[in-house]
Amino acid sequence: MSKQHYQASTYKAQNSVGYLIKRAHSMMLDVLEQVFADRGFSYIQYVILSWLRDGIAVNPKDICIQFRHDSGALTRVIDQLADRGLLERVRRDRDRRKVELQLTEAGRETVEAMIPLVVEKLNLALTDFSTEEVQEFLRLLLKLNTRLQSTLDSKAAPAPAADTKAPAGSDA
Amino acid sequence: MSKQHYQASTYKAQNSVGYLIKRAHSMMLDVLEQVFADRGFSYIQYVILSWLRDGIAVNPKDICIQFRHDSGALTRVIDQLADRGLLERVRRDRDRRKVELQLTEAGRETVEAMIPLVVEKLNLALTDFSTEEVQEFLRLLLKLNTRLQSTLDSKAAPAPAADTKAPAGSDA
DNA sequence: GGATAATACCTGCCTAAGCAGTAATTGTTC
DNA sequence: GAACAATTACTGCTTAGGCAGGTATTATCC
Repeated sequence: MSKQHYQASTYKAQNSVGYLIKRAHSMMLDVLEQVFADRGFSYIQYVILSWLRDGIAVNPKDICIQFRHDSGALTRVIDQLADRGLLERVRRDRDRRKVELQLTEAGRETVEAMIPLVVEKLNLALTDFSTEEVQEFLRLLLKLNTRLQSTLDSKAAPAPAADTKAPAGSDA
Repeated sequence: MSKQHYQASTYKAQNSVGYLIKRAHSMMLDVLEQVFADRGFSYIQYVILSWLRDGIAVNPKDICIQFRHDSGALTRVIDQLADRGLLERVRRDRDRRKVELQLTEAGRETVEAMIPLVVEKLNLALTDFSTEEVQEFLRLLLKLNTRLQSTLDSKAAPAPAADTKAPAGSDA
């Protein structure tokens, strides 16, 4: 049973979290892409490189899931980065379906050079924020994401064939 | 001079506001599109209809700016909605360049029917949030958006040829 | 008031994401 | 261990957004 933060009778599109986040996302992208465009990179390309740097992701699959990017599209982006000599595909014997991505030296240098610029943009976006506000903002974003993730996971699940009838009202 | 919320030396991609917002946006879209898909609508189509309902936007231009959607792409989406008889283009004599969009009766009914479902999804996403958390979250999102908007506006400006170098502080 | 700039919308083209289907490898079950 | 299912990555096709240019209308400036 979800709280009635919004009500159909008083709902206005401009106050929707959905809208506010969409707008934030769009503008944040514009701001960050100023950093990448000059160097001939897109946001997704930077993300891949920086995630490899941080060791967050190693396989294309990881990036697909965490960044919610299309698998097919990702293959092509990885191709581009590989063509430019910024990373390499390695197939491990352990599980030969998986591809392990490794930054080359050039790739590492490229990311490292961009990170300070990205950090600068992020700080610029948060200029007016106090330390506490940033903390709280990140906490709430994470909370929302966790919730959304579990919502989507349960939707994707193979339907709860059990007696608890898939309720039309209270969506699973 | 922006605060150093992030530092290049300790920056990790997974803590970036940019990433968290991108992810939130992506998942929120997935959740909402479950509502629209069945009825043959996309998010942008719903947005147009709901904004016309609320009177937020009247001209395509308004929607372009507020929703940060491409002008060319928007024309085609409006075409689709017009073809389906959900809205009409009206040219006013006052300024014959502008197009005024008007919901038809069918259009209004369509939006009204979808709004409760959207509201439900939004509430679901915010289930774990207290009223205060939602308030704070919306406030922070708005604050970020305002800041990003002014950053982009000043970047887009024709370069401050004058001595007073583009005032980063006071946004337009 | 006539030339020039600016605005609003539309059109064509290109790129990239979304989707479905395929191949190769691994896991599972009897 | 052989058949079947699941996983991982890739490929082709479609669709829609981003971008540049075009047209009609209005605003500006001398």
